[in-house]
Amino acid sequence: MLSQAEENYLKEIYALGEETQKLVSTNSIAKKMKTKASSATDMLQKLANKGLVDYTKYKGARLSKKGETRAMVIVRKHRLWETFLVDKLGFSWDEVHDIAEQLEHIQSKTLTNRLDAFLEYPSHDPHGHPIPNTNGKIVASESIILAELKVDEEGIVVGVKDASDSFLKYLNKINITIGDTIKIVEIEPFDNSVTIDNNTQQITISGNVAKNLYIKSE
Amino acid sequence: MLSQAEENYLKEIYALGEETQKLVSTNSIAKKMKTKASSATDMLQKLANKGLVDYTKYKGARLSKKGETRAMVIVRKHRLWETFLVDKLGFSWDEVHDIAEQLEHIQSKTLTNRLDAFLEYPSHDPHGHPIPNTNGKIVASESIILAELKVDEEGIVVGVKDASDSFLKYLNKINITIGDTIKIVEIEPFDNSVTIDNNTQQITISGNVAKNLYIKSE
DNA sequence: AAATATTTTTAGTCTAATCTAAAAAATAGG
DNA sequence: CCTATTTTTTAGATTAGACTAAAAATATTT
Repeated sequence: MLSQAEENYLKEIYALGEETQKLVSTNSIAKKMKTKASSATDMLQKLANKGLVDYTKYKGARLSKKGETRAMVIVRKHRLWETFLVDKLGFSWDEVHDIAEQLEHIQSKTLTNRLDAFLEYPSHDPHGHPIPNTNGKIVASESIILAELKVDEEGIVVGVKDASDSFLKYLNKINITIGDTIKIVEIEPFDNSVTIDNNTQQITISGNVAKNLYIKSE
Repeated sequence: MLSQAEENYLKEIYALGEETQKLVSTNSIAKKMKTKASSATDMLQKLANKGLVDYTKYKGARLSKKGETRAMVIVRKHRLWETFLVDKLGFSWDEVHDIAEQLEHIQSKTLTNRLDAFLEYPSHDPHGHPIPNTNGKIVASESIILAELKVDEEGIVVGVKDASDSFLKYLNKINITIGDTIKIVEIEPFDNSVTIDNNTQQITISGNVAKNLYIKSE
């Protein structure tokens, strides 16, 4: 059985590797874990010994097959619990992360699967992130980012790429949430900011924000 | 914040002190925690330094006011989660203890209270144990033990004193569960075994079993 | 009450996960 | 391409929680 620390490292290595598919650096892991590079090195060596990561000194690490399986279980649990907190207990999507960070370490396969059933097998968590199935597989999603839409095109907000507290709070403030239908009114070539219409209002968001919103075409 | 180990000790000291109201011995704590007496001593000293237990060398320990408050929060969480697991996820009462042992350490007052609301403020967990309220108070229960009933008296099973796995499995086997109405048919003076009738069957249980069943008069 | 047995504490070790400081390797700039 | 900077690793220390072995206190027997 893995310790919570080991599980957290696996999860972060997964998250960092997801984007680039490349080796993850010791420093980037240390930063994510809010610890020192030396501590990250120690942990990488331990995880490598257990066969959970492929690690080359001074080069970086990536999850092994075995490590990825473990990571996906944790991601699955995290996202199921977030769904539970929002759908059943009435939390809002910007309140659930820290609690799910704790709940994701509860050990019980039966519990995870019964929770999944209780939630009626959700495919995405409250942030629009896909929930891996029992086998740790993520069903491919056909979403794109808002920044890829052109003027007059429409889509439905299905998720956020950046689920940080500050970003979610910002979305709450400007009244954008999952399920909103959004139409592109104007794109400012100078800074890539986008003016959108979500039926109730017309607002301008920065290019950066547009890159962090997942959209599905209607 | 307390570590999980500290929380577990507090909970066990509470459980051991509940019965007798007296000082709890180092050895009995060690046994409950499945550790060595020396480890228990270490922890008692630490908890005493934090003002969570009153501890006298070679004498034993009891929870301080502060320690009891903390213990009750943990007991409350444990029993709420057990209720969730049985009522919402369909576990049976003999399957939930180990999972609740993990869930009881999740830190979030809001979560605990929302869970309580979601479960519609249950007064007792699936084993019939009372659930402390937000202030850590247990609402007095008027139940007695089955062994105190006389021949021909009736009552409803409302809980078990011993919630051990083996006892719960035994009750399942002989088809006794919470809510059953039970009538005393005969008491054998020789060994205090009791023959009972729960409408569907007549069975004989040992005096020890009779001492571990809580009964409410109709 | 002395001798024996049991319980509890102390002293010293161990492991996991962290840290600081210093050494080693990799990268970047002139 | 060689020096400066950054990144990464190693070495050694620390803390929480557990352990063993031995010492100290308490309980039990005779």
